[in-house]
Order: sequence, then structure tokens, then C-alpha cells
Amino acid sequence: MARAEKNEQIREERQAAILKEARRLFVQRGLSATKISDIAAAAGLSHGLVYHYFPTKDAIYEAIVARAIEPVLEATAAARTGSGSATDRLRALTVELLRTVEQEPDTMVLIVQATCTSTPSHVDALIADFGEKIFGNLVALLVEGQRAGEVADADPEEIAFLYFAAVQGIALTLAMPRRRQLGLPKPESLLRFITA
Amino acid sequence: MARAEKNEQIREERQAAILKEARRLFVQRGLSATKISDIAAAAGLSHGLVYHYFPTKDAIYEAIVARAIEPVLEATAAARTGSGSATDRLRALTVELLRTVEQEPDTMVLIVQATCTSTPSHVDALIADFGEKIFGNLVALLVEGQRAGEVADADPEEIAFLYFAAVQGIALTLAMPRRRQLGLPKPESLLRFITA
DNA sequence: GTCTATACGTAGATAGAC
DNA sequence: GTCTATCTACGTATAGAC
Repeated sequence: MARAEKNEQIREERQAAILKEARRLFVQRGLSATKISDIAAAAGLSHGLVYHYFPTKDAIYEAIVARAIEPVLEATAAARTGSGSATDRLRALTVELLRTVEQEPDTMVLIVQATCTSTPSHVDALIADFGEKIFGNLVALLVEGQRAGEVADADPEEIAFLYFAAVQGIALTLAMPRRRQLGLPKPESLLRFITA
Repeated sequence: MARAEKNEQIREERQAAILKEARRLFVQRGLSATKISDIAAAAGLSHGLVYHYFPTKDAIYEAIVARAIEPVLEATAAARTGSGSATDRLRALTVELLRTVEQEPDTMVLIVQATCTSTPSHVDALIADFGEKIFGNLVALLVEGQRAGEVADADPEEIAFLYFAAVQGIALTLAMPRRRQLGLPKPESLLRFITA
């Protein structure tokens, strides 16, 4: 393997390791309580080297939030434009969101944290944009469902609001310290907000 | 006024001012991003004097979280033991919780933050205890409602989970940066989770 | 690419004068 | 009770050697 190639590989591995460990720590302790040296130790490199791969701690955080947002945004976009009835797509979306909450709890907790705590301004912008898009996708989907008579005849903005609030609240509750073991709610239960 | 009396009065005023400004700042920026000197400046006293009234920053935070939890806990306890049908009490509780979210958003946001970010261990214990009690009160109330045939015949633990998740998610959404203006959901909408 | 050493700033907390 | 000055610790980020 050529040297440049090998370096590129090292670079990717290091960055991935930093992002992975930083994400875990940010979720556990929050942004400002996580030190660069914690991240470095967890990823198995010196703290100075972290700055070889990322310019600042905020940049690491921003990259992590952006990656967390992406799949959730894609899921709602896919539900909005996919094929099948609106109800089917809402159901599939709900299953997908609950699956994410269960199998990758960090993803949603990170979004929740970034939403309710002040963050670097770039991240604030990411979160605001995220909220707008999620909301837009859900409302469009709900309106389509209402036209087909499948979705309750209430204000679609209100339903979208409640629905996504519940999803985030579920992620939050599962992140509670020393919480009792609670199973995830069933998709049907969450869909009671919506169905006609 | 006697000197001792006057000092006592000063003490109470100072403590109240510190708690009030600290709460605002903690909600806005989070615990570790809020400096003692920020609090002191906002409350109009020197940063050294803050330590005359509270031993540590964590102690201030703990006092604030404890005060935020109290009214929410009381509301669910009152709903559990109050008079009237279970449905009536659930409805009144929902109105009360949504009123709190709207009129004192900081209260719920503070709880949400304390839940999803690592906090001093005393606060973790407060939050865990809070979760247990809220959950217990809601489940008891729901079971009573089910006996009367007023509440949907689903797992009461699941309904309680979803209900409180939604409440917290609503508070969270309203705290979003640069969010579009959204009205609060109507109590009826939230109660759709519950009613038979 | 990697590490160690360090500069620089700042935050929590204390001491002592008024 | 109140302030200013200060101690101490630590975290980010950089520099320079290997």
C-alpha cells in the first residue's frame, strides 16, 4: 500500500474512533463536561493528536450532531415521498423511529440534548433546521392522510407537534438515570394520536 | 427593625435573587456553561458573595431542580388522590401540566435537561425519584380509570410512559432554538392517548 | 503521524479588609 | 454583609521534538 493511501486510511480510522468515543461521552456527560483529554483517552490517542484531526471541540460536536440528525431526517423524508398509503408510511415511520430509539438510543438523546441546552451557534442552526424539516415532512404526510380520510380530522400541525414530541420524550425517558426497566411503547399506541 | 431581623430579610432576598437568575441561566446555557460570575452579575452582587449564601454551584443547581420538581410532583399526587372521577382528574392534571409548560416553561425544561444530561449525583437521585413517583401516580390513576371503564384497556404502564413522554417532549419542542410559533396542543389531543 | 511539554486563559472557591 | 484580590486547578489549544 502506498504511503499516502495508508495515511488516508489511518486518518479515517482515527477520525471515526474520535467521533465514536466523543459521541458516547457527550451523551453521557454533555458537551462542556466532556474534556478533550477524556475523548483522547477513550479513543486511545494523546490529547494533542485530537487537534490534528479536528480544529476544535465544538467542531467534533457539530459533526456528531449532524450525523445523528441525518438518519432521522431521511426517515421522515422517505415517509413523505414514499409509495403506499399515507397510513402505511406513517406506520412504517413510527416503527423505524421507535427502532432507532431502542437500538441507537444515543442518536435521539443527542438530538434532545442539543435541543434543550445551548450549543455552539452552528449546532443551533442545525437543530432549528432539523425541526423545520421534520415538522414540514410530518405535516405534509398528515394532510395527505387526512385527504384519504385515514388521519384524524384535527389540526395537522398540532398532530405533528404532539407526535414528534412523544418520540423525543420517549427517548428522553429511556435516558433517565436509574430508570426502571420499561419496554418501548408499541407503534400502535403512538399512532393513536393520529388515526381517524 | 432589629438588626438580626434585617439580616434575615437580606439573606432571603439574596438567596431568592440568586436562585431566580441562576435558574434562568441554567435553562439558557446548561449547568457547566453557566459561571458563578454570570449568576453574580445577573443577581447584582459580587461573585465572592454568592459563596456566602451557597456552598457550591452544584448546591445552587440542586436547590433549583428540587424546586422545579415539587409542583409537578404535587400535581400528579393531587390527581391520584383527589375527588371526582379518574377521567376528570386526568383531565384536570393535563390542563395543569400544559399550563405549566406554557406559563413557566423553564420549570419543565429544567427537568428535561437534568434528565438527559449528567448531573451531580444528588440531582440524579432527585430525578430518578421524581420519575418513579410520577410514574407511580399516573399508573394508579390510570388503573382506577380502567376499572371505571373510562380509560383505554391497554397496559397502564405503557400509557403512563407515553403520556409523560409527550408532556416532556412538548416542553422540549417549545424550548427549541428559533422554533416557529406553535400553539400548545389542546388537552383533548393529549388525552387521546388515554381515553377509552 | 505521534507524543510530551507548555502557554494561556478562566473558573471555582477562599481570605481578608471594610 | 460586602467587596476585591488571590489561590489553585484545570481545560483548550499550540509548539516542537521524534
